[in-house]
Amino acid sequence: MKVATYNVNGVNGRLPVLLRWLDEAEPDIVCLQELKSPDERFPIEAIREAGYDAIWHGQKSWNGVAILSRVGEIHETRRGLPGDPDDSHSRYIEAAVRGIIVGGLYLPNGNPRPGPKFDYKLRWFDRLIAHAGELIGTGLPIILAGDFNVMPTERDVYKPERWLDDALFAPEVRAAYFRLLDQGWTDALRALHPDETIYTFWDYFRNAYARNAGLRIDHLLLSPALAGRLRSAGVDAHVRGWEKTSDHAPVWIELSDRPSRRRKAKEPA
DNA sequence: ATGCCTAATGCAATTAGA
Repeated sequence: MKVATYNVNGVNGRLPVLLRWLDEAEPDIVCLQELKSPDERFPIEAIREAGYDAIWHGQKSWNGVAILSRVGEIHETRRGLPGDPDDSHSRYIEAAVRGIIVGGLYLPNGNPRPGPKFDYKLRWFDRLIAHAGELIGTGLPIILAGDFNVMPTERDVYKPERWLDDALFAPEVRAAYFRLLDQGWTDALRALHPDETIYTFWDYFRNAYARNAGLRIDHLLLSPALAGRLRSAGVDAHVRGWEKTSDHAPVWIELSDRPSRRRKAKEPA
């Protein structure tokens, strides 16, 4: 099974690119971020025609997350993170699909730092860590996928020294990311490619894609019950070179089939 | 420190992105 995450940066403006990529990559489950669309303008008909069912949590102009599936019913388990009833941003949606819990997230950018937006990012991260702790405690197979707006290490940014004061690379944000991982999550891309330069975002500015001046900020995290099923992982970086494309590229993993339940040995009579 | 580019809103210029 192939599971992907893609920050589309406007699901309506990006619809031709999204459909082209779905057709080419054939992912089974997809988490989308930055829909930038109110719920009633989500392009569900075009997505159904492409063979996918979907659930989504939109919002006018900003944010917005969705989960697509072509392999089975999407049983929504949550929209919005617990811990702050006043949080109006659409940044989290969660569902059970084919026996896997999929949490699709769009973590706040947090710039400028310091400031209220950075404080919001840290608070949102704390709420994510709390919820992720509850999830991983169930022992279920779980994927947390999305735009985390964090480069975890120096390897994940083309010029680390220029990003030290940025909300995407600040020490307290990276520390939060590793507090999350320390619960037992596997960073799928890094686990399979420990030494590679891997980017998932290239700024529209300064010809960043052509210079490969990128960042790795879109991640797929696997709970222990799933980590053993990880077979391959990658970034569809070429999509970033398409016309009218997002500033992010799709990121994906392949999971082996659910391990068949071990047959109980016959008890001696 | 700011612009560089892009989307959404809504029709100019602002906000936000990262």
